[in-house]
Amino acid sequence: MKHLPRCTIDYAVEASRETGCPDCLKKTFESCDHIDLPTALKLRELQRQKSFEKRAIIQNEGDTATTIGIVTKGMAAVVKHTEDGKRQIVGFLSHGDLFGISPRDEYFASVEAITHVEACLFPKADFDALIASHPQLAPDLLKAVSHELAEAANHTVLLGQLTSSGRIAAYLCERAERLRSEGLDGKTVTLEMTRSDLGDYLGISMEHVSRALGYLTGEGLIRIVGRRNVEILDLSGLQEAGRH
Amino acid sequence: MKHLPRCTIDYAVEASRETGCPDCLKKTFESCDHIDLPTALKLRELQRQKSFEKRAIIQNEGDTATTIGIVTKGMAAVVKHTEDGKRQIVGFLSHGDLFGISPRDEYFASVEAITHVEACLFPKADFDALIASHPQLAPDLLKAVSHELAEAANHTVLLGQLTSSGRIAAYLCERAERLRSEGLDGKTVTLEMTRSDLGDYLGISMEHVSRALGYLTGEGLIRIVGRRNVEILDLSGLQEAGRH
DNA sequence: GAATTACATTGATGGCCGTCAACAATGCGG
DNA sequence: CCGCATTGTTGACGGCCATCAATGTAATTC
Repeated sequence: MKHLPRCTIDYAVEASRETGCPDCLKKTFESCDHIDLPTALKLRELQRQKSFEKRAIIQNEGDTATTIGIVTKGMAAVVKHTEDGKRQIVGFLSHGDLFGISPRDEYFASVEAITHVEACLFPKADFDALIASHPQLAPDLLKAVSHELAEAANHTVLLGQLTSSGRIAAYLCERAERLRSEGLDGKTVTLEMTRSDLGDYLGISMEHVSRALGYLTGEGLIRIVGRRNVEILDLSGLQEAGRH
Repeated sequence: MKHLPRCTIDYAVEASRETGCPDCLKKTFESCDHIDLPTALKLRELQRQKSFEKRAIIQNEGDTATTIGIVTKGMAAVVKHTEDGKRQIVGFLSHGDLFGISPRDEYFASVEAITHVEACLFPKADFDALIASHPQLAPDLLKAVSHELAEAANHTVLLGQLTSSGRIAAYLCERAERLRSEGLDGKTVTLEMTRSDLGDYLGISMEHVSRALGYLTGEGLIRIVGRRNVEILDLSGLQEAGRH
């Protein structure tokens, strides 16, 4: 009985083989199923599944943009560094998220593995050719990129207007929301990244991440379980906290 | 002799009429010139040039996304409000900038006129149809959106890592850079927005915008000319200041 | 399992910035 | 040209957060 979910997954893989759309594109491109078989086969040939260990640099800001990638497992971070060494995490990437899209011929940010990461890589030229030859994919791609834009706008509000505990609260709510949208209950959020990573994402120091988590715990809104897990005790209270 | 540039512009307009691409799309879509004449005529029919007075709301966060627009004159701001009334300007829009792109069927942010604004509006459905029927436009659109993404990443670093005078300095440098890329010398930057707007963009209070400008003036890096203009006296010094 | 390393928490201090308040300057309408 | 409204500047004060430092705790290595 226990291996039933695995069977389901195998079946999904099989279905995907029939349409030809590579698995890693399925989540990002809904219309990928309608791709024609020759192109699909070529794509499968071009795609390179690659693993990155924790803290590995997947792409480097300023390097020539040659590769488009999709995260299939683990968590990565889009990172920028100031000239005096400070680090800002612009966003986190997880399953299905696209990276390497750039308006110019060089990456505008680095991508760093937060956990062990597996990603599916395509040469940018081939990826562009795919879009050109299959215009029905363009709306999906545009949707993915504009989704990142909307998330960036939310992040901007967080950085520009919220206090440190508000930022933590807002981040936890966002994570819980994402879990719920995936059908889980979202009572417990797992922090795959270190306090320092979280601080670099939220624009506060590592120490203040600790303090803010302590504050929210004291308010009875959350409970820290073994360092990496946060149990949400009072969601509406946490949402309220995420407005300051 | 003095009206020679104007003649050049008139000539460009004429050329545009020949290809059929509406003027307001030209800056954002380089490949618009290769559009076919019937579609171009339909587009010209659909496009609506509209004026907005200072402080007018052009689009409202949460409203159904029915319109895609391009700013043709003046300056607008992409704005989000927190539930307790705080205001964050996510970005400024000026000539050629696209707005109204959204991953869902509602706008994820408002757009507000900072100065008198003229914009060219298209019904979203028609705009989407244009992209679908003319796949060669998709790369341009993608480039425009990913450019906004790269700018958002820079803004994130600014908000997350820089001190208040650093943010002002970085903003001034960015504006000067844009002027230089347009062929001007970029010695003087005009601030079309109020101090309060600038504060809401940079994540600092209006008062601190004043103080930071005063500080940079005291350092001999800039000179305030009549409230709305900033003359850059020491560009490399300002760039250095924009790192803290 | 001990030692080492990496990561997290807690405390003390100082600086930056938000807020409130008063005032100055500019622009607008009469 | 005057008065009013809007916008900008400056000062004082307090709170939040960065920084430095020390300690605690988990994870990894041997």
